[in-house]
Amino acid sequence: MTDRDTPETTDSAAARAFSAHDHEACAGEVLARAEAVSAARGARLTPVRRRALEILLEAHRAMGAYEVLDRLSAEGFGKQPPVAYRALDFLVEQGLAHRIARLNAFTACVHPGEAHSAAFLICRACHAVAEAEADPVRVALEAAAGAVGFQVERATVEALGLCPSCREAAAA
Amino acid sequence: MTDRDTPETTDSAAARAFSAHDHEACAGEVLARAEAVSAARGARLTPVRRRALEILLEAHRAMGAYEVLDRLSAEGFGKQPPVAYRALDFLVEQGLAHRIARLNAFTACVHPGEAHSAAFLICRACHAVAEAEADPVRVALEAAAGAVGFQVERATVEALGLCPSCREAAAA
DNA sequence: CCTCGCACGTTATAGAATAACATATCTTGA
DNA sequence: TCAAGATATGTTATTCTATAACGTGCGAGG
Ligand SMILES: [Zn+2]
Ligand SMILES: [Zn+2]
Ligand SMILES: [Zn+2]
Ligand SMILES: [Zn+2]
Repeated sequence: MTDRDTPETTDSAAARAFSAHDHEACAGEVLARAEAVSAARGARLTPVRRRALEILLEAHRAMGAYEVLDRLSAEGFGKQPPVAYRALDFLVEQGLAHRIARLNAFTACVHPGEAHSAAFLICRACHAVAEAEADPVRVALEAAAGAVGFQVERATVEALGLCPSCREAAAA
Repeated sequence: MTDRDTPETTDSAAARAFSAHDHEACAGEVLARAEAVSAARGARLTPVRRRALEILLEAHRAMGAYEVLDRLSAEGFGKQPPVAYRALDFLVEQGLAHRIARLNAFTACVHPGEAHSAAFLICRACHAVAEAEADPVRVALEAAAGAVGFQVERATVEALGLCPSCREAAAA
């Protein structure tokens, strides 16, 4: 698998979170990418960190730090909060995971290594979290900010609502 | 003072947070509007709630619930967290204040009563918080969401960066 | 081999938010 | 006017989230 191909992967990433798909393969690909990115960068994806990422990758949703901690400690890693927070902070710094401010929780990045400003779509019914393409959103935000002389460095864009399946279910 | 005039107030609201202005008058106007909106709606802006709003209106920044609580309790109101959280929750429900997810904090709405989707511009240096016009941002976000069948109900849009003054100071 | 840097683990504490219950006040209709 | 219900305020206790501070082990470079 080469490095900078299959842009199709990126384009469909958001949609996949809301539809049935071979998630085992999905998670496997992301993990492989994350490893490649880490290696290329000299960042050490140690056992706890890697396991934390795998846990986040189990589903397209966000997990609280303590939820991750419970999983890690059940597998022989440390039992105290800093264990989880350090692993998660590493993943966020490396762009392998994102923090969802609204939820005080974390979710695996679905296309690590690619520069992207993300917007998160959070289903209030099934709690699925999708990472949508946010470049146009970012542009609009920077325009609004620029109009008052504000320089945007980091943006938090999170939408709460209904995913396609839950929307359909609600309509029924 | 009539109700639906001076659209100029709205337009300059975001900019004001980042520039010198007669803030006493600024806060007074917002408070008056908040009272009018509450009255029109039959919502009870009781003493604690009103005082909480006044405290938030003291500056264009966000305050944590416990910071508000300290101020309230020093003035004879209750000393326990629910006192602050309940007042703040009321203000948020009524659209008189907003919660800033990134900061776990609250800020007064600068144009209560007017329907608006807000984006917040948070200066990482002086901690000023401005409420910018976010309709174009909202449109872009809904487009991105719609592309994958997601229906946006509420959006959190927060930018971290430098306000004009701090940007200038940093460049020096 | 030494040691410096980094990761990992711990204990302890800080910070943010809510559950559950008691009391008071306001509203409303008999 | 007064009883009943709804709303608001206050309390105690607990839960959830996050970080500070410190000690230990290990691997790379001298
Ligand atoms: Zn998947
Ligand atoms: Zn859903
Ligand atoms: Zn002002
Ligand atoms: Zn500033």
